[in-house]
Amino acid sequence: MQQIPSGTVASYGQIADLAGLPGRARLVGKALGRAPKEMKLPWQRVLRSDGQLAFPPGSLSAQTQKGLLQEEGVVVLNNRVRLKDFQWQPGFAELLFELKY
DNA sequence: TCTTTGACTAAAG
DNA sequence: GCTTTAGCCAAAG
Repeated sequence: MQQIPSGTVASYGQIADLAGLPGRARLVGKALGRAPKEMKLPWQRVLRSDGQLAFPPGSLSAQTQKGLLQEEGVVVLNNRVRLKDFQWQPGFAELLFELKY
C-alpha cells in the first residue's frame, strides 16, 4: 500500500495482487479493519474496483475517507472517485522517478 | 460441521 | 451509468 502515491488510488484487488494473494480482495479489507492505527497506512487510497468508497455513503468512515482523499487532491463525488482520473497503476512510481531524473 | 457475513469483483443485461 | 448474479474466501457464530 505504501507504493500508492498521494493523489492516486488503488483497489482492494490490486493490493491483494501486490501481496501475492490474487482473488482475496475481501481479506485486504478485513486486514485493514484489524490494522492498528499506529501503522499509519494510507488506507484512504484503497477503494472498490469501481471507484466507490467501501463504506456506506454518509457514514462517519466514509466522510473521514473523503476528507483525507480531498486533502490529497482526489475528487470524491457521490461516494465515488473517477478511476479514469486517479487510479494508480503498477509502474507509476517508477515512471515518476524517471521523469524526475 | 454447517451457515452467515463482509472495507470485494467481474460479467451480463 | 445503473442493478443483478454468481463467485470469492477467511472469520465468526
